[in-house]
Amino acid sequence: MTVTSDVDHSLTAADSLARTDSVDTAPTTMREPQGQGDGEATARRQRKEQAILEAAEGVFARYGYRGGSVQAIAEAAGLPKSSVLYYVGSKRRLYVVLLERMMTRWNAMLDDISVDDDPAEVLEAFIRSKMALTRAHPQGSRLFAAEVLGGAPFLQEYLRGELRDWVQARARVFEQWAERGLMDAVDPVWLIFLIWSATQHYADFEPQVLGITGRNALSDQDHQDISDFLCRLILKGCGIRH
Amino acid sequence: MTVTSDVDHSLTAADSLARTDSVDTAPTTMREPQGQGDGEATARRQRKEQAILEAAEGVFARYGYRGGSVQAIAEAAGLPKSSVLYYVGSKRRLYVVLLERMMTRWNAMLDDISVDDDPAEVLEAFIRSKMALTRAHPQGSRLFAAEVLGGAPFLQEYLRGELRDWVQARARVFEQWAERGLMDAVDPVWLIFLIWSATQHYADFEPQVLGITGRNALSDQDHQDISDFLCRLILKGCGIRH
DNA sequence: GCATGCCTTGACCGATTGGTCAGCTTTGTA
DNA sequence: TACAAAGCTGACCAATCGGTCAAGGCATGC
Repeated sequence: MTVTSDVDHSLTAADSLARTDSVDTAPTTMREPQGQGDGEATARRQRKEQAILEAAEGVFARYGYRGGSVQAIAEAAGLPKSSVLYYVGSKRRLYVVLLERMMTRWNAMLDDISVDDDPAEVLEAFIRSKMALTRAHPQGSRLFAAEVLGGAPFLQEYLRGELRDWVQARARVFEQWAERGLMDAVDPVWLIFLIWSATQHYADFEPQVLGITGRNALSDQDHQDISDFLCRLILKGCGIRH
Repeated sequence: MTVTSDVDHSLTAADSLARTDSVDTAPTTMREPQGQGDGEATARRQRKEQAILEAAEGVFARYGYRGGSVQAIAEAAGLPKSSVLYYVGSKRRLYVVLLERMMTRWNAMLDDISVDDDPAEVLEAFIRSKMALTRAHPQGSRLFAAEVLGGAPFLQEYLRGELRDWVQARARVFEQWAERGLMDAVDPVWLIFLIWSATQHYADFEPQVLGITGRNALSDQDHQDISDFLCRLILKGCGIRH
């Protein structure tokens, strides 16, 4: 509402992350060019936006926010630089939109649990869904990694707020399971980090994984095997009956 | 030998990584300014070199190779940009020297093992020494992560050669242990990746770890706890008697 | 017809990039 | 003291950075 540019620059979400000046949101909802909702024109627009987002995710994942240039994104999307900026408004905005998209995917994975759930089922679902997420969106995973590696300037609020609360809630359940003798009394936070890191690894360190295994890519079967391996080792490792 | 600049630009090692043009090495060994080995001048030089290396490691770790600027490194080292380039020759060379330094530290950790060693001892030493490495050199760990995240353009040879051989050798030993019933028959390569990722995590994702745990920094005690946790869970998880 | 928008992009802006170089100061030796 | 070599850095370079803008292209509603 306050300082936003007079041109709309739709994309899908506002740059609600890491706002510096004001608290209110300035929704910036998607605006259709004319009265009609889904014409030929809007279809083309959405196709271009999609291409830009895809290209930008790859570039930012590889080179980070500072290292990724709008020119490189434009080339990867097959558009002139001016067009990219016309669609997204600014480099910063594009980056924020991509981060938001990834955190939305992440949040969609985080369903709640209760003490009465089965530890084996919950942990296995946790591991497998996290593996599936990095499998489905490796570029997004790397984008997230690059952001955190750079000190998480855009995500600090999210990490210290929403995500922290979620982890703490899970941690309490894990502790209660331990009290009931359903699993070992391991530190639940370290356990969650272990699962995150072990799964994240196959996206972030893909060149290392491929180089060492001598593969060109990880197959679906490989991902299945890795998921099985992780479930088996981690569940057994924290004393969950299977 | 071939194209190297006429000025020496010592530092400590040659840019032997990722050579593009020729195979021979052009050693570029450390050269003392005058006949004497350790004068007042060389001491100052080494102090400045150290400051530059330290500053550059931080900048490259944060922003990656492309995103990190010589200007930023110079400011962090408290020197003019020209001086930094005078000492290191080029941005690329500085980056390569830092990567080499980190891989040297890494290699120093990789002692050989044999089938007759005790699996519990070996794996525990493996986990703890890896944790100690990321603890001692978090910036270097992040530098390595950023390099791999960006497609490992400078490290591909190392990953596909030296490191791969080392992993394969360990993998064979793990398999033999499994055959002897000393541990479960888990895929040894996935096991090594699990250890690497779980330990690496506390350097690379430090902002996330701190944000979620609500700490300002991880203490020595925290690192001790995490090491204990990982040893216990992983050893138990792959069926090693303790 | 003709006007009204949005779409599209080449040209351009000041700032910053990695790197060079001339010329100064400092140091070590004879 | 004289001289050469090394240390050091401000000024400058072409290239690229993110971003602006004016001017056309093009479709639609009167």
